[in-house]
Amino acid sequence: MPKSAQKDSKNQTTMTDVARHAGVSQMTVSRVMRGHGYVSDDIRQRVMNAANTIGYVHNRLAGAVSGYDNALVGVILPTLQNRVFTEVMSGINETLEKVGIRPVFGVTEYLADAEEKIAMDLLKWRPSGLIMTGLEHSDHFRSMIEKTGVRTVEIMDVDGEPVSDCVGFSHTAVGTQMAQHLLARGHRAVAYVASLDGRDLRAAKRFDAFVKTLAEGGGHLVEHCLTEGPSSMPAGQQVTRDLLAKHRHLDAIYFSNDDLAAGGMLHCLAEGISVPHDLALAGFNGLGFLDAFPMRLTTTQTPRFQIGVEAAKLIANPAIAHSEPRAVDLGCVLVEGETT
Amino acid sequence: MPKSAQKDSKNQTTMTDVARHAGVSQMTVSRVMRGHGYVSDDIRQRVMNAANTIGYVHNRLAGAVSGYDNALVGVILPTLQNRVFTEVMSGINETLEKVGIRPVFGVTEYLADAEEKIAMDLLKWRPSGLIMTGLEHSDHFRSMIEKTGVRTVEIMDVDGEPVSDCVGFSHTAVGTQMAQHLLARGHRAVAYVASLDGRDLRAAKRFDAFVKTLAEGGGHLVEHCLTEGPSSMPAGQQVTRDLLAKHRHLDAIYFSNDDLAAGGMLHCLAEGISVPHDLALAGFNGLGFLDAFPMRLTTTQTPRFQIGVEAAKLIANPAIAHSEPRAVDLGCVLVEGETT
DNA sequence: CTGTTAGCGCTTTCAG
DNA sequence: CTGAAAGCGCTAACAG
Repeated sequence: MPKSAQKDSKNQTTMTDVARHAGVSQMTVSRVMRGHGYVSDDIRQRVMNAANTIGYVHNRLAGAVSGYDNALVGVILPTLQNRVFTEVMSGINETLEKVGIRPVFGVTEYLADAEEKIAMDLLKWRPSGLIMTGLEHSDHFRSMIEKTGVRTVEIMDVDGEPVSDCVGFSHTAVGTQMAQHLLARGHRAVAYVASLDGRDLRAAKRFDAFVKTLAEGGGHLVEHCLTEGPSSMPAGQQVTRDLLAKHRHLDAIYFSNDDLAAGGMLHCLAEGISVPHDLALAGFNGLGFLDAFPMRLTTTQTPRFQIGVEAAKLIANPAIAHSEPRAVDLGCVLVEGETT
Repeated sequence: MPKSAQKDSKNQTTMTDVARHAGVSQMTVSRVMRGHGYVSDDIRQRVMNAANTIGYVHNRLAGAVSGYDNALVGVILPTLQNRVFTEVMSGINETLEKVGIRPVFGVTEYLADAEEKIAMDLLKWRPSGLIMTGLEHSDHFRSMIEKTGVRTVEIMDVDGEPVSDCVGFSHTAVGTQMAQHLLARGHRAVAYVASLDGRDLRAAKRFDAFVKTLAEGGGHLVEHCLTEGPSSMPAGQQVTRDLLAKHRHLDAIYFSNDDLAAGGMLHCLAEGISVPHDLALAGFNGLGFLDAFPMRLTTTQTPRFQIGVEAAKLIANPAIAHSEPRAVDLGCVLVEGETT
């Protein structure tokens, strides 16, 4: 087989091939491909046709080798099984797409050490930025990040010390606010329910603030329980059943997210438990599916999509990218529903 | 500023820098970095230390330029707002991660022409494979794909002509099966509800087979309606309300997915409509959140995660990758719940 | 507006 | 087991 045969079962057509077909130089093809520099319309058209004819696709790797900006951004999320993060991802993706940047991504499944490994792996593709979740990172990781010099954006939280930029909201404020709300509605004996997200330090921040405020206001935490497996409606339903069986005097349950809370609500509906009279329920996130329920859940509306958008902007916009680090607090709103 | 300063705000440390620090040649560093070829443990350690010290991260772009396999796979999905696809994505991601391949991805939002554009864009990073949704692609697109020679895997469907490999199940079989089931349960007047996924040709295949089988069995389609916006519980609830108001004699509603069906179920629960006596409900996918509902929904269980796993395997495994194209039908199971 | 030259950082091939 | 040379496909810089 001649050595010119395709390597690696891949088409190896290059700009030089296109140039030959179009009767121009390789450099002209390069200019056409990336739409940069002056090329006459006539020649541009000829080059485009030649490329289409032989099936040439611009090779972005080659240019990126030279160290010029690579239109790839690393994105690390804890999971894809939670709408919260897929909405963030949508925000990131839509925003990056507009400027021709692609996300390359990794999922940690809430394992702390996975993040560092994934980040180092992502960096091998020289992304122009790295979007990761949360502000808590080991010193070693931080120093690696700084050595490589990638621009980073940490999302979902603003309570802490970001490596450089961060976009999110204060979980401490969320926990405080919800405790105040429950107290105002007269609820005192409250259980807190989290799931695997309990590994999530942001949920812990909400919890700490919540318990503190609750205690200060004369309430108390009846139980802090973690469900098996990831957050889900079935898990919320089960835990609600268990809590009610166990505690005679329970005023309210604060769930670490809406899926769990919705499961709790379904349990109450099915069992004829009067909400909020017999039991109050509160969630977190303000997910859209709640609108289908017969009762509006009290929850905290989080700006998920917007977090993705802002994070992507921070990385996509060179003007911002070379300025001082910034922390963007998008805030949250407590939505008073009918369940508290 | 000296010209050696970092270009583009990026660290420009190279293998040569590591080599100097470790007192070896650049080639040796290369061997250590990709764990290929013989290097003594002593030297390997020295190189690793040097790399860590100066913060060097292996640059995979550079090697990939030469046309050798690039550990990137393009993934194109219709949306991230549907659990079905995030579960597929999880399967893809987990499988690829094991062999050190990263997904680079794009979302079409169900726009047909977006797919081709995104695919061409993804190809610019010379992925070793392309995973896309559905079997319907324009001839132009097919020929471009063939010219570039990327290995493709089309997922979610097997009813049609794949470009090369495909992994999924038969939507025609699903529609037929559900019609048979409803007929067997005595339901005749059936409404069909789809959402934006109506743009999705797979839903259309289910619908066609469903209607055909229904008619053959003496049933009939009362109405075929499309909800506004993407599938969701609220949309399903609303459409159920509307359908019931409009049609006096409606035996059952077949929803194009579980979210819509769950919304319908919630409506019936809230309004005291007896299911399946007054109205039967059926969904599609068998999503986990259904377990939280007081009534088990009749639906078709689809192998979403597994589709992702198999698709990724087809691309990750070179042995498979260089063999003949294959169509993998993972099948589906109709789950008889309490709603029909 | 178009072409020429000189690398980018790495991997392959071929020597030792 | 380690090293030197050649070149991957492309782009910045500079000519014309």
